[in-house]
Amino acid sequence: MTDGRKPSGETRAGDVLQRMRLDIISCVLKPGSKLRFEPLKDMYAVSFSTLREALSRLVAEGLVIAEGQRGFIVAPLSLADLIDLTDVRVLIEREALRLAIEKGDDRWEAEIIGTYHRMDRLQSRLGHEYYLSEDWSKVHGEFHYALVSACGSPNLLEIRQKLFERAHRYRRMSSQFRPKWREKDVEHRTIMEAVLARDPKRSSDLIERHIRETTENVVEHAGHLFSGGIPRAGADVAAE
Amino acid sequence: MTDGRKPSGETRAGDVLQRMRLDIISCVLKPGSKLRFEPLKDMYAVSFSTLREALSRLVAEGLVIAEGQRGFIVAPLSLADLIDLTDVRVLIEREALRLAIEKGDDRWEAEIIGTYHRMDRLQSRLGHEYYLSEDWSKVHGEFHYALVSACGSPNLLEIRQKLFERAHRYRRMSSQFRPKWREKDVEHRTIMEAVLARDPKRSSDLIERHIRETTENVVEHAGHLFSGGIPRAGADVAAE
DNA sequence: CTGTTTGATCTTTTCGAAATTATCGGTATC
DNA sequence: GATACCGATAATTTCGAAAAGATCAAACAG
Repeated sequence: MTDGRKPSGETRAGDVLQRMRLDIISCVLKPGSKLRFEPLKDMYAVSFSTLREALSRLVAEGLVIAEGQRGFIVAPLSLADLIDLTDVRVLIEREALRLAIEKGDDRWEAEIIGTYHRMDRLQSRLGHEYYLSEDWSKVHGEFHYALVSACGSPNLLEIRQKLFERAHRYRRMSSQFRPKWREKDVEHRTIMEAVLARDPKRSSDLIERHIRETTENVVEHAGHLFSGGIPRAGADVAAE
Repeated sequence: MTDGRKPSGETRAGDVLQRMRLDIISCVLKPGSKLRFEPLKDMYAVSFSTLREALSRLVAEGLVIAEGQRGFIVAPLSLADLIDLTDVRVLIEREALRLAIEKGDDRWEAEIIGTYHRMDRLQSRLGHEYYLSEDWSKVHGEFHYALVSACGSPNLLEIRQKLFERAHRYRRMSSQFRPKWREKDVEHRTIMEAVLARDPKRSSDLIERHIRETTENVVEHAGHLFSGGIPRAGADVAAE
C-alpha cells in the first residue's frame, strides 16, 4: 500500500490561527480590543467562516474571549490575571523542570545547550534591545521549552506552552519599562548550568525567580496602566 | 443608560459545543472514532459551519483531534494518556485544594456541604448503579468543583475543569470493571470532613488517593483494552 | 429633565452550495 | 506477483450571501 502520501501541511484555518496567535501575543492585536470581522477578513485574506474557526480556537486557548452574541475581543490584560498567571506558571514550570531533570537524557542536554547557544548568538548579532525582536523571542521560547521538554508529560507541556504564550504579552510590557535584560541574560545561563548539573531544587528556585522577577517588574512599573481589570480597551484592530 | 438588556443566552454553536462535549465525555461518541460531518449534521441539527466551529473548540480542549485535512476524530483513550493525565491532575488538584482551604470562607463551606448533600440524596434515590447516571455525574462534578472553588485562581480552576472532564471518559470505563463505589462514597465524606477541618495535608493526600485509585482500577481491569495507544479505533459515530 | 421605547444601521451568526483535497479500486508496468 | 499510477467517488474545507441579533440615536412619555 502506498502509505507515503504527503499528509499535506496546513489547512488555511490553521494557518490563520497561527498568525493570529502571534499577532495577539506580540500585541499587534491589542488587549481588550474588539475583533471585528470585516477588517480581520482583509487583514488575513480569508472568509467569515475561516476567520471564525481561528477565533473559536483562540477562545479555547484563552487568548480571545467570546462575548455571547456580541462578537470577540482580544483577552484583556489585567494585574489580577498577571499575578494569577504567574503563580500557576510557577507551579507548572517547577514540576516540569523537576521531572525533566529526573528523566532527561543526552539529547535533552544537547538541545538545551544548542538553543542557549542560538539565543546567545542571536542576541550578540541584534545588539542592545535584542529583546524587542520577534526572532529572539522565538528562540527564547525554544530555550525555555527545551529545559522542560524531557519531563515526559505531554499534558504538562501543553499546559505550560499555553501559559507561556499568554505570559508573553505581559513580558512585552515588561521590556518597555526599565528592562534589566542584562541580568536576564545572566539568569538564563545560570539556570542552564543548574539544570545541566541536575540540581532540581536550585533549578526550580531559579526558574521561579526568573518568572517572578519579570512579573514584579511589570507590577512595579506598569501596574498603574491596569485600571481595575480592563486596560486600554481603546484602539481597535491595528492595521500595522 | 438602559444597561439591562438581556445579553441573550447561547449562540447555537455554543449549544452544540456543550452537547458534543457531554456526548464525548460520556462516550456516546466513541474514543478514536471518526467524526463525519453528514451524520453529525443530522444528529445535532446544524449546518457544516456551526458544526465545524464546535469541533474546532473541542480540538483546543483536547477532546477532539484534527487530522490535517482529513477531518476530525474523537481523542483516543490510551494507557499512557490516562497515567499522564492522572499525574497532572494530582498536581493541580492538590495545589487548588491547598489554596482553597487557606482562603475559603463560610459560603465556600456551605457550598461543599450543599453539593455533598445533593450528591448523597441523589445516590439514595438512584439506588445501586447510581454512578451510571449522568445526573449523578453532574452533581459529583459539582461537588469536586466546590471543594477547590475558593482557591482564588481562575486559571487553575479552568485547567482543573478541563482535566476533570477529560478524566471523566476514563472514570466511565472504571465503573464498568469491579466498581468499588461503596468505598468511593465513603471517600467523598472523608474528604469533605478533612477539608472542612482545614487540614491541607490530609485533604490533599486523600484527594490524591481518590484520584489515583480510580486510575489504578482502570489500569488493572481495563488496561488490556488499550493496545499501544489507540484503543477501539473501530466503530464510527454511534447513532445512540 | 430623566428614563423608556422604537426603529434604522451595523455586526455577528448561520446556512448550503462550490471548490479543494483525500480515499479507494482498477489498470498497467516492472 | 507486487508496486506505482490514474480516474472516480466521497469526504472535508472554504466561501459569500441571507438571517438573526445587537447597538445607537432620536423621538416620546412620565
